[in-house]
Amino acid sequence: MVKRKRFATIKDVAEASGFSINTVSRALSGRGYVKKETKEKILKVAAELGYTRDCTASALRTRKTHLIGVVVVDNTNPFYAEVIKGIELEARNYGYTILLVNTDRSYENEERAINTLLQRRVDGLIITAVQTKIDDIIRLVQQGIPNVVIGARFEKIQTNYVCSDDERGGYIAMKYLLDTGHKNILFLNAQKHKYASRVREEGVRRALEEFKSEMSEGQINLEVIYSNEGFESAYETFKTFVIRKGQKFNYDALLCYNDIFAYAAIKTLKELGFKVPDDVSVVGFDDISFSSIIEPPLTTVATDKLKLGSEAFKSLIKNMETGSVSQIILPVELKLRNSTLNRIPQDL
Amino acid sequence: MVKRKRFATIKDVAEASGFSINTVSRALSGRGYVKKETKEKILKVAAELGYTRDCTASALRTRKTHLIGVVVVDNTNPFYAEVIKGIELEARNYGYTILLVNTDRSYENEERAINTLLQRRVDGLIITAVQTKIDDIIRLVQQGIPNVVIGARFEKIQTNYVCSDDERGGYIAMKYLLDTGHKNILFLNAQKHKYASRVREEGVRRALEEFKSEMSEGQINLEVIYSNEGFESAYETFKTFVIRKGQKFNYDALLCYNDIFAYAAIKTLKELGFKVPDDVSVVGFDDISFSSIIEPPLTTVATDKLKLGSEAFKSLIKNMETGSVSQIILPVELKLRNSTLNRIPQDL
DNA sequence: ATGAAAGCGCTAACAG
DNA sequence: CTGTTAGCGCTTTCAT
Repeated sequence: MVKRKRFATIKDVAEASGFSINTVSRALSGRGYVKKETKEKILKVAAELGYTRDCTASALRTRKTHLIGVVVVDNTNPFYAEVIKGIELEARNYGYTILLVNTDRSYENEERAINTLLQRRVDGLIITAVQTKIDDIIRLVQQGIPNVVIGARFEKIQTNYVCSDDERGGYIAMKYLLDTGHKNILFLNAQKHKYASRVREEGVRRALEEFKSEMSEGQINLEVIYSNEGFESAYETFKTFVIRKGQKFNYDALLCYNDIFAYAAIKTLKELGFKVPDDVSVVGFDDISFSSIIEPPLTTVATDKLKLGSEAFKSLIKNMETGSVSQIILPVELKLRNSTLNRIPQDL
Repeated sequence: MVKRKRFATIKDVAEASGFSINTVSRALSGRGYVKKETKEKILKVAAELGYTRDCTASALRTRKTHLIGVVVVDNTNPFYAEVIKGIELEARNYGYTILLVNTDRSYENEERAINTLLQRRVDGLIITAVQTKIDDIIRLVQQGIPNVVIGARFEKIQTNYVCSDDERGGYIAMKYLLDTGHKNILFLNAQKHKYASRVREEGVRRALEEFKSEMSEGQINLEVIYSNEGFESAYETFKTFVIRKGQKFNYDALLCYNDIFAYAAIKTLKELGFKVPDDVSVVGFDDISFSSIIEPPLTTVATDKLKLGSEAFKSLIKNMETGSVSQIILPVELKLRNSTLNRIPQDL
């Protein structure tokens, strides 16, 4: 066993420089009065000894670790990956470091993760909840542990949250499809227990009602099916649905819960001989980075994922410092690309 | 400012249960002898008080934080994202938590990241180095801080590393192209200072030499161009190259440094009217998850990224425990999909 | 402007 | 099997 030579301590610096432990502490931390020359000398000695401050010790004393816990479903999911990046960057700017834990969509893992992070005395937590059971988050709030939830809001409890404007996202996506002449629309949504799923559907239905009320004649159809998350699930669900429909699959547009769902659907459609967008227009949600690269480039409701992360961090800091609770809803924007088609006859 | 009520300490548990601090410590940590009933009682009281062990305190005492630092270029890159996932999962199994820091390819950030993590007294570090300057890693080794480098090995210094068999990867990709009748091959590589870039090219050239020596007649062409990393850079570099070549762009195969480069190249090719794989076969490297989804599905040299991560963690643990240094090279495998074509005339 | 001393919560010797 | 004591490295009064 290679023994790593212990780091020099503040005490070593004190002895080597001839000053007291306390003076050294002040010189190094920048808090309190130290004569300029003394400070310089101390810094010099510290550098020579390769002094590296011990955060565990100061954390014990000050009760601030400058650590924040980030709990996500899966850091590999491009959406979460970007959110994490946003959090990490902002945290780094503020002198915080992030502890990352994946839950793989398991509530038990989420609970365990939060527990571990509390034992590590993180100053706060940012969570993208699994969202079926939220007892763990409720407990967190009761304990007064600063936390921010990303992508969901709960009715039962008042929490800090940051999410994108899902209702509006659903609305603009649907409105666009209607405005471009689509009549028979299928919504491949995520399971209803997800907050974003419910809210996006609300937006979709609002657009439909609005359009219908302004419509003089004709008929619009909307059907909604629900899938578990992940590419594989969406692929299976959708493929099964299309095959079961057989000849009766006559939708001219497919609205998807997110881009991953859209990829899965496009793959299915191609396999079954449908052309996108000629036969079916496809709209996604999130605008993850591959959506502009795939073929055809995906029309999608874009959310600013980096900002979701950085805003979550800032909200957390504010909550830690002032105890204020904030609800932040970020705007969404429809990116028009080539997976959709204007079906209104143009008479040019 | 909401004050969060302090966590109960071991001392609180001691007082409430009537045992000494030490006995409580042993009961809770499981180390040392405690009578069964005492232990049960202590655990019960601890639970009632909502006791949550303070890792910062025990870390200070034991000099083990059970924290490991993970330094990556960009957690958003699907390759690193999977590696991180592998590390995190394995770490979690071993009772470790990961501190994640991005460097955005900046050496200064990398240095700063390592420093921050050392201050936080991580038990070890896993690094995917920026790889131009490695002074920071050399220093780490000199200081005897356990660390593992992923994806590169350095000549100057003996480190723990885990990487995929890049030489063989280059070799099998090139061999496959040659065996399927490609004559005019372009290699879109990353800059030479990257370890993987150099080694993959070595493999490519070895396959070429081997093929040439067995060839009776005819001519094979290989040209290599170099691009900075990232989709945008690769896209620019490649597009510029193709346009400059103009009519003389007559390659029948394109070998790419990684899948991202391949996506960029495919996008360019499509835009300029080339058909993949009819006009040009394209091979990638890494097999990131989208490569099976995009159109056409990408033929690529697959590496096990999760395993890269989990092996890195296990190597780190071993290094921490025994001081042993290990070099691990993981196998690669060519995934044949539809971005390549067999150009040998078949006489069936 | 600097120093002495106490203590954060826990663990590790050592006694009993 | 259990208790006493010291101390990890740092910050924070409170003196000087």
